[in-house]
Amino acid sequence: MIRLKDVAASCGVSIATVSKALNGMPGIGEATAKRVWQAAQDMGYLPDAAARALKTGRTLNIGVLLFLRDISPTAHEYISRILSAIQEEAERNRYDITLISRFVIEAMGSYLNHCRSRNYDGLIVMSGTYDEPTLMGLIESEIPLVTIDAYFEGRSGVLSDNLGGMRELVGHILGMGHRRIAFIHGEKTCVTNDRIISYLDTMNQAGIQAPPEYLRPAIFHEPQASARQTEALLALPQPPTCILYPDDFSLLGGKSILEQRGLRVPEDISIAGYDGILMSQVMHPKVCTLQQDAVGIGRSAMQLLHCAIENPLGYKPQRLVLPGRLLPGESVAKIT
Amino acid sequence: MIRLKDVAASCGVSIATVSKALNGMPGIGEATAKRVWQAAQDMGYLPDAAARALKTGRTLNIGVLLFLRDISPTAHEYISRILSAIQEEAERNRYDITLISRFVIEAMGSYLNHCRSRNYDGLIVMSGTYDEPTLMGLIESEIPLVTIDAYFEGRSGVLSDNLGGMRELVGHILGMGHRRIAFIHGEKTCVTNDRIISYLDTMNQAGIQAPPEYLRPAIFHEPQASARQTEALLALPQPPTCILYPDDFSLLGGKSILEQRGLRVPEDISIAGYDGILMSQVMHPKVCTLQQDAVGIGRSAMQLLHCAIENPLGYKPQRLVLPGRLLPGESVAKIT
DNA sequence: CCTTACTAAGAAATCGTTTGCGTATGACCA
DNA sequence: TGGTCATACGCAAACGATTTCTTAGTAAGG
Repeated sequence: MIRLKDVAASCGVSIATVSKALNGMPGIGEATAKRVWQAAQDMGYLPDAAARALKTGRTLNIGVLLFLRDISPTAHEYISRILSAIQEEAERNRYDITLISRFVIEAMGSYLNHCRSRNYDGLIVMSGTYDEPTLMGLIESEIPLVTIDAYFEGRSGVLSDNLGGMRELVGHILGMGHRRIAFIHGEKTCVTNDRIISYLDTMNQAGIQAPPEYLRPAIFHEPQASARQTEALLALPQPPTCILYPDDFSLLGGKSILEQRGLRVPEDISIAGYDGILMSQVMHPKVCTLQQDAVGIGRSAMQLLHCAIENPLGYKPQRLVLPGRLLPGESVAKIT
Repeated sequence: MIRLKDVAASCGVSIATVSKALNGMPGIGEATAKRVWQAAQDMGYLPDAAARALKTGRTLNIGVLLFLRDISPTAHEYISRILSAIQEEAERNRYDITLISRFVIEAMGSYLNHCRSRNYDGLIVMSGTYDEPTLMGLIESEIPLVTIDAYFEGRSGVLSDNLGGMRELVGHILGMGHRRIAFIHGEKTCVTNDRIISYLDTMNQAGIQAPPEYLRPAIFHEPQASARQTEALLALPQPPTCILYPDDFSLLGGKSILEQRGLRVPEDISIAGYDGILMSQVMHPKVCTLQQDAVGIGRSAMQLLHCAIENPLGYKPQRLVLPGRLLPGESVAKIT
């Protein structure tokens, strides 16, 4: 491995000079700088990240903590897209991304310890639940940090606009003439809370009091739960004409039940999802859904984090709420 | 931040002693060791990863290179599951995982440079294509490395058994009485090659010469391409009774076409996918597919890599081929 | 009582960079 | 020609850990 000293020797200058030249610091003659650059290039010099991190205190590494109920958080397309966006934006600023998972708890005792030990320049946290004490330790730490789909006082957060999204989605369905709209929702997280509030609110605004049995708990990304609730809804004396699901994937569970019952979508019953994952627009009929701006969310999170790192003083935590986009699809019928 | 010297001062011993005690090296009295441990615990000492890496030459960090045509490789459930398995297994051995993406090319000139600079202890590489010269640079480097779904002489590789999987899948469909089985396949990669060979071979073994127009090129994870080929197949004078797709997701594109034509699956036409992603078993009808052992693949890859790292000498590259599992589903009808 | 052997602990070198500070070189002006 | 001042570069001290070598202290053995 070629080191600074090798380049220095080859150029007949000191290590310090090489370092300064390569880093574009002032006080190095133009001719020397050029010579050093050339030599470094020719010899294939690459700075040692560890040594640099040790000296400068910056690792150019940011930790991404995905904490979900599942084994595999990135199996959720929404999350996976956010992750990709984070990564792309990170690399634009020469950061690397290290995935942190729940398992580090055992090894290091806590995320915080792990992060401190690894000395990440910053952290992006996305979790379904925030009741883990070890997670809150992170949030309250001094490490630059941005949360996704969650907001904590004094920390930056990037959120999908669930209030607005749900309003748009329900509004569209109301506009199609539906009155009996049921909502099968996910676990009680802040995301779900917003959606429920917005669902009830939008219904109310249209002069409709949604009956309590139309609001049913299920689980994100778990089609079985949605399937069961779909059955329950169908068994009601007054079944809904349209069912909202926690997400596009869960919708599949419900749709499967409907098809088994011989109900056609959307002729006999309408359905709508949430997320706008690829699949939803490939299926037949195309799913009516609200596409979340995963790329925007990931990118913004990384940008905020970058600012926080670059400019530790004078950085003001922000709360960013990104709107989604309605994909009307074909799964909601017009009722006359 | 608490450093070794702080712990040392607090215990009234030297830095060296603390280091040895915490690392469990011989030559430290039991009483001293216990005292040091306690102090380190109390003070919240955490070793500095950079300093340790600099000194020991090991980073406890492994790079995972996902190189796909898409923007977001982890949007593929298969890949995302492999990634999770890698991560889990990595953390079991106290490794961290850094995602490397295509963008580092621009920044560092090549993966290899980036990896050398970051000093990863090892690398796991998964790519659709291996014709990138910069990728081959990695493969031919001296860094411990395991490839997934690809094999290179002298390097360890973990592969899904596409030959066996396709044989099982086609065999099952033949067993259901089908004779006219078409195969829409993905881009020409080694994966696709194996599947085509196995498809033709299994058909031949059953005494069937698949007509060339039954073998049609499409693209992995791109439903549109499969949709177009499905239309082409339906337009044939002798359309197939069963269509195989490159993967479960692409199958959606084909299925959508069939449904638009009013063809029922499996009553009017049978279809089968590949991968065995969650969705395939939630849909109605459940997709007949071959589930790849993503978890096994990821885990094995990491285990092999761990061996290669721990034991640089005396390590013999291996080629591991993991079988999948047939999920019969309901999308292939019995023909009598 | 002296030698030998062994254990526990410390001193110091080292990993590869960055960076503040000191110094030599030459230019420039009087 | 001597003095002043930029300018360009080198010296050496960090950063925080690991590890080899050395030394002090103690116990055993003759």
